[in-house]
Amino acid sequence: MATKRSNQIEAEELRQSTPSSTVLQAINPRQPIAAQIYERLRRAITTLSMLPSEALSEKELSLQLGVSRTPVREALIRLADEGLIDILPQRGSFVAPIRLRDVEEAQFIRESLEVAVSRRLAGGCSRRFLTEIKSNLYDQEKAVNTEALDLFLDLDEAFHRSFCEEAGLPKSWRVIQSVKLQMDRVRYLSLPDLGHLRVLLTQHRSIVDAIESGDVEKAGNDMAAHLREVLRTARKLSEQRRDLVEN
Amino acid sequence: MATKRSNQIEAEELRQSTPSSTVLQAINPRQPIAAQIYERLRRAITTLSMLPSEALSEKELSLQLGVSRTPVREALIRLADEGLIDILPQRGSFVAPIRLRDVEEAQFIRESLEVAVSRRLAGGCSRRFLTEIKSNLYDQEKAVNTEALDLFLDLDEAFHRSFCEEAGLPKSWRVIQSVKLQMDRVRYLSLPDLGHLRVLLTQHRSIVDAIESGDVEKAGNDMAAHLREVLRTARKLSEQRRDLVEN
DNA sequence: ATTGACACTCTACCATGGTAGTATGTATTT
DNA sequence: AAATACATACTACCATGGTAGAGTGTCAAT
Repeated sequence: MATKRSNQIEAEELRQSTPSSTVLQAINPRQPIAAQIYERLRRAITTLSMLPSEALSEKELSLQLGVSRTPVREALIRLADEGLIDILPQRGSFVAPIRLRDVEEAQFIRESLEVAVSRRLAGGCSRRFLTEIKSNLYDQEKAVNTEALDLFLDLDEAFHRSFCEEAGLPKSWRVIQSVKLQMDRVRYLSLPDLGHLRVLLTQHRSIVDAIESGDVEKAGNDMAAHLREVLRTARKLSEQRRDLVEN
Repeated sequence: MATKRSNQIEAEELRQSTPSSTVLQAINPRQPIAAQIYERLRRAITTLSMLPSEALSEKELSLQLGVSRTPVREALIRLADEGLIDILPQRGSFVAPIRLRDVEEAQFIRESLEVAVSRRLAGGCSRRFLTEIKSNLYDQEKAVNTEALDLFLDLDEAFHRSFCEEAGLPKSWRVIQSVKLQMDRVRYLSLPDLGHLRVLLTQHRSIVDAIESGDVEKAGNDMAAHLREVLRTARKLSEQRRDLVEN
């Protein structure tokens, strides 16, 4: 039976002979392999560096990454759970199309949860939270001004995550993050619009203001309006990019 | 290498020599094994036939069920994702305690989503749906009158699921079902209270009435009140049963 | 009696070989 | 030429063996 080492050497050779992609980078054998693979594939799919209907085979991925098929398989199962890939038994696994239906439902779930979270925070939150969230807003402005798109997206994610953290709702964030993936793919289709980013930043500020002033209704309404922005662009894109967006 | 057949025979012998439990029943090798095991363990945990801190070992389960460790492992991973078990690497997997924190957050997520679903249905739903849901209510009444507890729980689940189906929100139901597991365990601690079931049935009727009359506010409020019932009993129980409920 | 090292046993994690089922291309029949 | 049976080449799924690390008990040293 081949050892881990020989397996890794094979993979090393393979890596040199094939064109590299974001997925193909050294795996750290010290920490859980399945989680690393999941993370990497998730990123590749949400950033559209892997496109819908592209095939992901257990065997090929395990060879390319220099690991066995077991952790690859576990990563694929998680991705399928989150609707990012479709596993067809005995046929293959494929990146799922961007289904307008799924994006709409993701938006529904996110809105339901984040509106409730915002209302809760408007009902009471810590000084510390308000300080930190304003610091984040400041960073967002810098990112917009320097046109640092990826940075803005990271700050946006941190913005929404910190809401759940402050409210003491970690599982809610996990749900949001999971359905958010469907919306992220749409974002990457339409990203380089700087004016759009300014709109988002304004909305973020409006939400924070409402929370700070304790206006429960406004906090919820502003968050709802904010989250509907993404859906609007998704609907627009579904007309233009029928090659990538389904329904 | 041992074949599937010899493995199954070993398990057959083992099954005769050990005390049976709800988990130990013949696996159907025709359909996905991992899913069957997940379903079975999930049921055992939510119905409290497996209690918190009880150990689940890949090896032991695979022997008892007559399958290999791989599908067992996959089932355990899913259960851990849903917070029903804790996997401690290189130490073991154990049924998670009923954490009041988790129950409260499950309630929060469920309320956020189901209130939004109810409001949407109150804004418009099909005649067919109203007919079916009333038929379900009638069956619920029969179940209460005959004190058929398990039947009532099944009808209750169908009641809530049909809301999501009518609204065209299948993923939302998956999320609800997933967090609902935490609340179901609490229910099984306190179930045999017939009066409580009558309260739930009345609440169900009130929600349906609000939806039928198109009263969006009332539909949402009634659903929220309904879902808070379970949490109330959970809080009560957490005082009495410190052996099973944490926090 | 207390503490330390160390062997032993247990676990989940990963590697890898085997199996059944699906799709596809290729002969063979009509 | 069109349709059908069939071989072939895939796939995901499952079985099983190996490995590193965490817990525990024992025995030696202090």
